[in-house]
Amino acid sequence: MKKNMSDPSVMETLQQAGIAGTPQRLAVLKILQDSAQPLSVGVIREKLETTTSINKVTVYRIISLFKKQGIIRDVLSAGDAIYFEMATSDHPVHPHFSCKNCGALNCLMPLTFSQARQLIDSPGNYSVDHIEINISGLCNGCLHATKLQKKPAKKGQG
Amino acid sequence: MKKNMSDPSVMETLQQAGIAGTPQRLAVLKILQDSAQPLSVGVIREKLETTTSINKVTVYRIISLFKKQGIIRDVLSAGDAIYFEMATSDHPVHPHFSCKNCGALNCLMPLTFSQARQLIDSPGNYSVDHIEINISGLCNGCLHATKLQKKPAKKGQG
DNA sequence: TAGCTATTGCAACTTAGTTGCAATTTTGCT
DNA sequence: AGCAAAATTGCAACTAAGTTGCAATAGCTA
Repeated sequence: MKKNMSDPSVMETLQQAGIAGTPQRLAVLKILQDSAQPLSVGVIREKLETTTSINKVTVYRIISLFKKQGIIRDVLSAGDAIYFEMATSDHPVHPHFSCKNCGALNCLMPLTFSQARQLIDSPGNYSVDHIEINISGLCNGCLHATKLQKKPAKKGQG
Repeated sequence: MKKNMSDPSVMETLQQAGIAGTPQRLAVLKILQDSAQPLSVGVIREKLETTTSINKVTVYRIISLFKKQGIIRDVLSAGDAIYFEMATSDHPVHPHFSCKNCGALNCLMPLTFSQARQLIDSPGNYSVDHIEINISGLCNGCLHATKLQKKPAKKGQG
């Protein structure tokens, strides 16, 4: 791969985050930026194959770099894969809707808790049967640890 | 395995759900019932190994049966595995806290959306940097489909 | 152009979860 | 009790997500 004459806004996003704009990074970022829904690595790779062929490992490394730099964020899923979406200022944190039948994961408008409750009782476009709230950050143990290093992660034990 | 002289309340839960109380099911349900946090299949299997040895496949099948019967529900995770908790009346839906460092997944008290917002700004036991809301059910397409059958699930495409 | 650093690709691996089928247990009937 | 049918479990083999170590390549600087 030689040239990278791509979307200037995509290039700017990378430069602002202080990371080099390689063709692979530009391609992955463009896919995420053009998507209305959060995407899994699998779907990103499918979309890449039609244009550029990038190794699986490289995609994972690009994704984790973007996450570290705060360009993208991950969205909780039903467990099959991790989904990612843009974390830029024009795309603030918002609720998501996941379909229990087809697995589609859609972005919803920001809503208050009472609005969310109403959604359960009077559905419109969606048939809602479950609202889930997950708050993340650092737990008490990790917060007060002298050095913050990843524990072996025996999950569900905290 | 021959006898199953176990926790009577665990047996009752199974009978109320209309499913047979085999030793394996009783063992798995007891672990979930005794846990203060949602558990992954991996952790459940670890806990089983100290008492009963049950095949991996059997554990997955028991879990999916419990889910289908509404005895347990799954909790969104950061993507590495699916977590499960009791869905009985004494354990209603509530928010969860997941630690980005050690991966611990804890149950939180039910809270309003404004209380959740406060958590972001003034942390106590937790350092909160992200609140995620996921609403699940059936999307528009699946809701109005004549027959409700699982699509190939190209996720993030709905 | 030489040499260093950052990035990518490749192969091999780990782990979660699934599938098909055989073995076993349980249940219902006589 | 005795036996057949149905339900449940175990086993082996597989798929797919995600990771790791290392070699190859691209890009920059002197």
